[in-house]
Amino acid sequence: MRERHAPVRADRGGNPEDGAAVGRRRDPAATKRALLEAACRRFAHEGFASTTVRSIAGDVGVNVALINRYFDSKEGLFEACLRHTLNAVRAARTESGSADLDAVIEVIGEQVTASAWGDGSGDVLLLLLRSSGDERTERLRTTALLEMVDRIALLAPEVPGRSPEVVRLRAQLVLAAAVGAAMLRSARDFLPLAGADAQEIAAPLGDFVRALLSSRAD
Amino acid sequence: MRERHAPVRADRGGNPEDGAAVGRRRDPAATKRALLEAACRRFAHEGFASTTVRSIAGDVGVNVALINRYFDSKEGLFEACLRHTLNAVRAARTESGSADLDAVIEVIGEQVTASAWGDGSGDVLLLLLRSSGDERTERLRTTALLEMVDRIALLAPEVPGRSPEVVRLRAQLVLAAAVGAAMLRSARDFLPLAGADAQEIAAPLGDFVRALLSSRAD
DNA sequence: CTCACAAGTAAACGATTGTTTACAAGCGTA
DNA sequence: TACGCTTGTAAACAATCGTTTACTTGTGAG
Repeated sequence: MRERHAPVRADRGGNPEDGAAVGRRRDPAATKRALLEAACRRFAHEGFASTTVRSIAGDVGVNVALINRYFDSKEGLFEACLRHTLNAVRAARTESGSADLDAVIEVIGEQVTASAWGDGSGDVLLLLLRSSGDERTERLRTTALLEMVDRIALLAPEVPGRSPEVVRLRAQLVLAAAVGAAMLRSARDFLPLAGADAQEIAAPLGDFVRALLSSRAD
Repeated sequence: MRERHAPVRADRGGNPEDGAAVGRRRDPAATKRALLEAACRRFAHEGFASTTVRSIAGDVGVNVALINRYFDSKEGLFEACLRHTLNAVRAARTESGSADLDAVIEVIGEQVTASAWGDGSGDVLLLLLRSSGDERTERLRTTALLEMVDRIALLAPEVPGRSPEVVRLRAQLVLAAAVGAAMLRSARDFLPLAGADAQEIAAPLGDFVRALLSSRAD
């Protein structure tokens, strides 16, 4: 119940395009990346305190000491995960900058249901809810959340007499629904939500998002 | 940064109405209740793994061993917290069984913002998101969540050609928005949500809830 | 080939965790 | 008052945590 993968060594997801990185028995870049991805999954699903560095190293199949070598500390690894996620959020924002509301709703549905993208940035919504208590990582976390809010708020239709503050609050509630759904899905037997796919989530969530962002009153 | 109260002994919140329980230097019932309330707060805000039994005992001002005496284990204390919360949920459901949609929306707003009721059942939404990994407590947690969903689903207006399953999913998304908002509020600087009061939450959330529950399509 | 450095391992470290044990003190009862 | 059970405490327990140290192994440069 503790280990996700068998602790096989194998390759650490080395990309064939990486040239000389194929077949190398020792590949620090691949090892570091594999540790980061395993850490993202563990932290997202179990939280910071429940996750042990030994379980992360075990997922990758390397010694625990490598975590401290590559990331200084468990806290440093967690910070690297948040930074990795923040970059993914920003990349998604720039590449689809001119998306419409329906497209974003679809993305939200995918994010709520996506439980593993392989590259370690699959459980964005869950990871951004986890806290280690450290001040610096807390700022990173809040920054990523607020940038997601901005992205949602920009898509809200213009409504006369509505302050930006109000739009912002409503956009935060949209994000709240997304992270809440992602969180509740972690409870087995919480059906039908726990078993719904992206499409089934996006449909009703779309009603919610549109109502929240296009409403007139305060 | 670790202790919430000064570890003063004082009385453990003994109710003057409790008759002979006033002024007693030793009051096992009050001690047990104080431990339960402190545990609910700690577990809700810090999660199961991050919370130490010593910090809980320190909040109350008693020795750590009393936790094992009264609740067998840390896990037992967590289970007692969930059971306490489940009872609070059921009590709230029966006492206001004939409430309308607006009333429930107001209650949701209060629950999202309520951070301490003193009796230990203040952070219901946060506590029900915390998991210890144990199977039995996981069932308790899911049960409480599903009963809250039922309460919301019962208030959804009748719409022709809409299956109960769809209503249920939408009610779960309403709860998701509530727990998500409660969770995001724990991030300081997540403004304006983090600083909003119950009324400011209830207004936009009401739009959301009504849109989600009264929409026609699936 | 050889050698120096990087990558990875094994084992132990101190600290903290939940839990247990042995003991002190309060309180009702006789 | 004196006794016995309950309530609470102090201290140590074993286990596990994150981290560090000493060591082995692989690999590319000369």
